[in-house]
Amino acid sequence: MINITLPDGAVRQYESGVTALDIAKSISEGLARKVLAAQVNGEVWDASRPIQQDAQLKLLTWNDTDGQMTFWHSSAHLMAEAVESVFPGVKFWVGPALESPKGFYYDMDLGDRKMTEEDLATLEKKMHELSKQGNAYVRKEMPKQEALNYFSGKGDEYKLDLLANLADGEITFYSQGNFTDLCRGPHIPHTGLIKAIKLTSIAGAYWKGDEKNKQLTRVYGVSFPSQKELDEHLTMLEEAKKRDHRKLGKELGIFTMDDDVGPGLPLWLPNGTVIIEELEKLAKETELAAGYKRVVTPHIAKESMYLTSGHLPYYADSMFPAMEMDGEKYYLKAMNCPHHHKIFDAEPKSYKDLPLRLAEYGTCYRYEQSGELFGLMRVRCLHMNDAHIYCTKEQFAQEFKAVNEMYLKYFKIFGIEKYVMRLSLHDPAKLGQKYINEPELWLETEELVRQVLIDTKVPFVEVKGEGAFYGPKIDVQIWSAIGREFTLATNQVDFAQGRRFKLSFTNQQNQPEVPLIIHRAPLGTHERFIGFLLEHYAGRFPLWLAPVQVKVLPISDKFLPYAREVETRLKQADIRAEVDDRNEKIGKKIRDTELMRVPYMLVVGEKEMNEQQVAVRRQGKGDAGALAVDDFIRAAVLEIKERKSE
RNA sequence: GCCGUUGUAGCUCAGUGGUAGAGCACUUCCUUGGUAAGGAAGAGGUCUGGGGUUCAAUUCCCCAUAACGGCUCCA
Repeated sequence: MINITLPDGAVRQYESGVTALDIAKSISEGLARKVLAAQVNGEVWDASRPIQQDAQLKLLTWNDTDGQMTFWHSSAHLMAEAVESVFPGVKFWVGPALESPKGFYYDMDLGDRKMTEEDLATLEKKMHELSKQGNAYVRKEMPKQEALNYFSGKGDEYKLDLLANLADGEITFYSQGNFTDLCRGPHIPHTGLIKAIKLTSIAGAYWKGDEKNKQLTRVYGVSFPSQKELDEHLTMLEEAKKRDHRKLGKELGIFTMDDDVGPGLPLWLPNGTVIIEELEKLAKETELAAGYKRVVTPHIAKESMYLTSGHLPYYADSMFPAMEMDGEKYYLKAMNCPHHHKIFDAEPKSYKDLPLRLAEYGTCYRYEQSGELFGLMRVRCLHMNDAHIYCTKEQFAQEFKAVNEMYLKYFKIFGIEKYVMRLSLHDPAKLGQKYINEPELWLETEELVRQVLIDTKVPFVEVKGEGAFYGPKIDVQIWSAIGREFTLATNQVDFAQGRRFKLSFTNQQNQPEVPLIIHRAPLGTHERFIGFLLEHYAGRFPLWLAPVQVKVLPISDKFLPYAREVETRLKQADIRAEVDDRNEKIGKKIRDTELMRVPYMLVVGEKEMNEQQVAVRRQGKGDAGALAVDDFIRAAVLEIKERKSE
């Protein structure tokens, strides 16, 4: 007999070799039907795998992330079985479960054949058939040699490649129905649990994620224990689509793209420009208070400067090609730093001038590959909340900390609660190619940054091979309301460019010394940040950011003069106000204004005119009662000034 | 850049081998209406661009281009 400890601390005795499924059955049949997998001593196992010794056991169902992941992984196998029956001879690579977006995929080599959208329906049908058979997922351990023989017999170079990295004794196979695959597992008990299936898309994916390799066919899907859950999932996806910044950006008149202007080059419409200007106002206030100085620089520069900076050759792939002028090559700037360095260098500097903080909302142009462009999130023309801090080694920690604090201040204003700072390091294997070849400086600076992060108690993770070409950086990862993750901003340490530009200041010992440089852009770029905000607020911007803050809605034309009078008073208080002077009924005016997400609607009719009042309506919240015009203005002005998020 | 899908009115989308349709938006008129769509009439399209097949192409084929879903790459 062995002792099984359940999560509530209860200890039960079973015969050795008992399975999690048996244990579930001994508790209740209903539970047994729901069990997908089991956590045995912290490790996720098949629910049907025999347990030989005393163990801590947690039964995993759909309510557990690991249960869902197991479910989707098994669904990938089920899909593979269906694919094999429709495309005999197909070779499979890997088929993992995905947490975000939910579901699974399987990468496969179809040879000369092509899979189309119509095939997905066929495959779904096949999967349902196989699911109804309720075939068990059967685990089998296999010696390496036997596995090698099996796959070389099949001529399956993909699985042989996987086997090459596995040691004898850790090789397992899983079978269900007519399908057998090399797989670590675990799997759910049987295919019958997979009741609702949706194959979502076909895409190309490079083998092992390397663009030099062959492109495999990847099929994405998602599955659930019941149709109801699938429907809910699909509804959620529909909701997410409504918050997509590309859709909202069009509906709210924020930005547009035009084929004649070019891909990745957004045109900012009047409404979007208001938001840009409010963000810049915030940045200017914040930066001036933090001792920054503002500068303005040209959008282009000569080749020689980018040779000095190292952008050429390290960053050449991301720059627009050169323009020839008077026998010189000029480049559009992809970053503002070189220009700022030249400003630092314009006059001799003493340690008394440091730290020097130069800020600019700089316009940069980057040649992003066509397939990478994505709404406002990835563009070719961007406006960066950029600044460079030139400081001594002694000042570095304090300056770096102050930058982190600025991030936190912004996060608070915008209500950004979920974020991670990612310390991005160099990859020693790519020194001299992707990274400036200064191995010791890399290590030294990386340690410096790590230490500051630890000291300032900011939560962070480390990633190799993500650094800038001139130094380590901290990428700030955030998640939009619809679950899209992206890098909002970076905060970089630069030990290379100071020397490359021969920047120096005179230290207290009257000796020249190279300053350390911090690159920082807490608000990232207007493009990405406003794209984020659109999704974050679902287009319902807080009052201070709203393109139109107040819309005055006269009940009928008779009250237009009074509406104009209210508008004038609002504008005198620097409130962005408009009158809806269309010949429409009040219900229509309210509907259209609601859809444009204007924060306040002021309905004015006979009663309001006589009382010098406005009937206030808050977007999304309905009628809020009448107020004297002055009282409304006072409250609105305060809400704007404090940049309240409601 | 690579794989796949798509491109029809300002927007969202039907549709057809015989040179096009709806709803919303727009214009004009009627209506002056109290918290999410009042009514009528009208105007609006080189069916993404180029080439091919055909008596005839928006429709079929090829190329280009852009967007979208991924891969790779990045703020």
